[in-house]
Amino acid sequence: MEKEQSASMEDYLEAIALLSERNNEVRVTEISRTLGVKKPSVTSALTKLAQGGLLKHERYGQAKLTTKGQRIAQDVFHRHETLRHFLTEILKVDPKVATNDACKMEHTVSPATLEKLAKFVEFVLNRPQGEPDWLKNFSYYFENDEFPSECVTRCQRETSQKE
Amino acid sequence: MEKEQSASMEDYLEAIALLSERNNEVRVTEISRTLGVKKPSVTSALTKLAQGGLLKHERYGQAKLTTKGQRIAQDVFHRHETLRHFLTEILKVDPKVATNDACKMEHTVSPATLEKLAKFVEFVLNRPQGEPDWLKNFSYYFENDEFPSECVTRCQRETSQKE
DNA sequence: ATAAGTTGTTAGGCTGGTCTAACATTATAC
DNA sequence: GTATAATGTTAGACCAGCCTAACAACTTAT
Repeated sequence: MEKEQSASMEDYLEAIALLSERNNEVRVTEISRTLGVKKPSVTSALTKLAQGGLLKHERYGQAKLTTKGQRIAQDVFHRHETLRHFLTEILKVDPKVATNDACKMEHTVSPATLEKLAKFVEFVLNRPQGEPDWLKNFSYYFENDEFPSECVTRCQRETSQKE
Repeated sequence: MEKEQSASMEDYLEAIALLSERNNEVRVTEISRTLGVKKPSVTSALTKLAQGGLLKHERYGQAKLTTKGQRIAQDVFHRHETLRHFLTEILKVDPKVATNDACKMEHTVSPATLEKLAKFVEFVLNRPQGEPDWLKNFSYYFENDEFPSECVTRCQRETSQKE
């Protein structure tokens, strides 16, 4: 029974949640700056979200998420963070790029995939032995396009096909 | 100097490339079926893509990608496959879900992330020792929310915090 | 070779999300 | 307390991408 939100509306909700967390004052201008859209766009988005029961917005006044709105914003943010975390911690993608990508992918990733992703990060980083060696080897592999030497010498037969 | 394509246009290009590969005949009706849009939408998309120099399309006739169009379609498909591959082979996401997610994420993933992703799959699956054990452990972890017993017994101290 | 069916196009409408220009309201400064 | 600046809203345009309804062109069967 959950009204699906568009990518754009999800962005507004997320931004509002973020701003209200650290400013406690959510102003049109700030949302506008945050999302890189003009103020009239914000006003119309707020109106729409208010109609959907996701926030309260009094003319010339503040915007405040309802419980429902907050829940959705949380959810979006959770997707964002899961993706970002995976990208930075596992793939070692540049933080800025990762944040950027997360911002876009957060709107399209399915719940099933997201869950797997979250568990995967958890699995890799929180296991009893700590961050596994192979993850460090990945960075080497990425740079040099071959497995690090300890790894190669152990299984020379299979890898030495380039000589 | 590369004209950025919208997600929608990328989908058209990808579908056309796919169809022309196995049918050698690309008809409006088929594109329509493939993408789940009505025929007039296809016609207008074709017109637009033709104007952009990405395909040739004669009235009531065939659509054929230009070299440029083919290159873009290839690129989209490559993104799609990289994502799908990662989702199915590493995360063990259900194939249908994976394909679906890939279809949407392919339009938003950055080149940097995509490269990392591709290399990661390659790194994990093509290493000299073959598919690593930890990947099997991940499935177990996902199902049971704890590390498999061989793993736990080795480092009991850290994990037994739930008793 | 013409009628029937299939395929493709045109015309025009709708929606979501953006923008600019102009106006309204609130806040600040003096 | 009024002028000025900052902030927010309204009105209206635009664009992409989809749709339906109606029409046009091709294909096929007889």
